[in-house]
Amino acid sequence: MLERRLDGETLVTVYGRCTVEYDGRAASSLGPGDRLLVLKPDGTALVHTTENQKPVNWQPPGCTHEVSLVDGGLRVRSERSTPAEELRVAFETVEQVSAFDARDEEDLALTGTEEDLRQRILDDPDLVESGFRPLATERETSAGAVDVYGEDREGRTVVLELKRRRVGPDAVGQLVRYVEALRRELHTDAEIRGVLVAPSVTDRARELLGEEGLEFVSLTPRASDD
Amino acid sequence: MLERRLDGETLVTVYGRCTVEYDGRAASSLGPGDRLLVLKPDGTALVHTTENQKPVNWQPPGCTHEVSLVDGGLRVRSERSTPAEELRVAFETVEQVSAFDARDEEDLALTGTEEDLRQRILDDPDLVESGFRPLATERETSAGAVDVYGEDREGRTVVLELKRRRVGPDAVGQLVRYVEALRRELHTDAEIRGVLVAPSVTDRARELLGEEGLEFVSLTPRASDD
DNA sequence: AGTTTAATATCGAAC
DNA sequence: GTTCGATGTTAAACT
Repeated sequence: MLERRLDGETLVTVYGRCTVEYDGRAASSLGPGDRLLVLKPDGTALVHTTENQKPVNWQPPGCTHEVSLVDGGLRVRSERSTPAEELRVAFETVEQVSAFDARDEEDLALTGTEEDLRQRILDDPDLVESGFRPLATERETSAGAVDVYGEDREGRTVVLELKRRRVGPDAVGQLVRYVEALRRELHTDAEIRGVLVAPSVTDRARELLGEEGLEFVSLTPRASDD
Repeated sequence: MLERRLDGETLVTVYGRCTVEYDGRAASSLGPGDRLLVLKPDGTALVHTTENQKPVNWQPPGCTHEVSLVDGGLRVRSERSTPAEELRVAFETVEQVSAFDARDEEDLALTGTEEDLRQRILDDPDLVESGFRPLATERETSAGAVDVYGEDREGRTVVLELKRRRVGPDAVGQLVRYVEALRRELHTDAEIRGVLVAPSVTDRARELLGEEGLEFVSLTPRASDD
C-alpha cells in the first residue's frame, strides 16, 4: 500500500517505535522510541517526537522516498543529491499507517511582517521623524540593499534599517555596513544618518548604536490600535 | 475523546478540511483546505499542508489546547501568554482523529556541528596554521564571547570565528565586532588578527574580509576521510 | 544553482 | 524571565 501511495499525490503518516539515522550536511543517530513519520507529496519527510516544534529529523522538499521490509520491519529511506543527504527510519513496531488524498489551494495571508513596517513608513514618513522623506526602497549598495533610503528635513541622507521585532547586535552590524558603504560610494562630505527602526533594542545593541553614531526609532509593524 | 486525551501525555493528530486563524507576534488567515493537525503532549501545535517542511501555522511548546464543537464542526484552539498568541483551527470535515501514548527516552546524537569544528581545532591547532596556540574558548568580550582565542607563532593575539558551513557577510560582521572589542579592551599597540574558519566564503564576504583586514581559513567540522 | 536576507524563525545556554 | 548565537536552520526573492 505504501509503495503505491508514495506517488506524489498522497500525504502519508506512519506511527510506531523506530530508530532514525541521518547522514548529509551533518550526521545523526537516534535510538528507539515512539515517533510520527510524515511523508508529504512534495518529497518532504518529517520525524516528530513528543516534544518540540521542530522535527527531530527530516528531509527537505524534493526528496525521493522508498519503503522496504527487512526482517518483517518497515524501513523508510529518503534521499536527495546536492547536497547528498539520506534519512533512514527503521520501525520495530507500527501502530498506524495512513494515506490521505490532500487538496489544498489556499495561500497563507500573513501580516505584521517587515514589509508591513515598510509600508507603514511609506504611508506616513513622519512616524520616523517629522520631515523625513523616503526616496527609495531596496536601494543597492556594495554592502547589499538598504531597506529605506531618504532625506531628513535638512536634506541630509538617511538610511533606515527595518526590523519587525526587538533587535540585537546583528542588526546594528547590518546598518553599519550600509552606512559605511554609502559614505564610500557617495564620497560626499555631508553627514549620512543611519537609523534603526524596530519595536525596541537590547542593551548591547543600544551601546553599539552609540559607538557607531547611529540612531534608533521605536516603531512596530502593526498600528497601535490593532 | 479528544478532551480526555489532551492530558499532557498523548500525541494527537487530526486530519481534515479546515480553516486556520493565527494572531500573536504576527497575524495570519488561511482559507479552507486539507491539513494535518498535530498536538503534542508538550503543548506544541502544528498545522501541516501538503507542501514544505515548515508547518503553515503552529504554536510553540507550552501552549494549552482546547477543543469544542460549533455547528457540528470540530474547533481546536491553542493559546499562550508572553507573548499573547492564539491559534484557531476550524474543521469542516474530519477524516481521522488519532491519539497515541508516546514513549521516547532517546536523545539525538548529532555530529558535524560547530562544536565538532572547535574540537577538531583544539585537537590539532596546526589545522588553522602552523604554530597556532589556542588559549581559551568562549572568551568574553564586550561584544559577546569569542569562539577561540589564541596566539600565533609570533605571539600575536588571534581571534577565530568558527562556522560549520559556507558563510556570507553576516559572519564577517560578527568577527569585526569581536576584533574591535578586543582592540579596545586590550588597549595594546600589538596587532590583533581576526580569522574566519569555515568550509568556504561567498564573494561578498571575501570582499568584506579584505576591507576589514581579516583572514580566512578553510576547514570543515568533519575530517576529510569521513 | 548560488547569494542574500527575513522569519510568528526554533532552540538551548548563560545570565 | 531576557539575551545571545548556532541551526542539517527554512523559505523566498533575486541573479
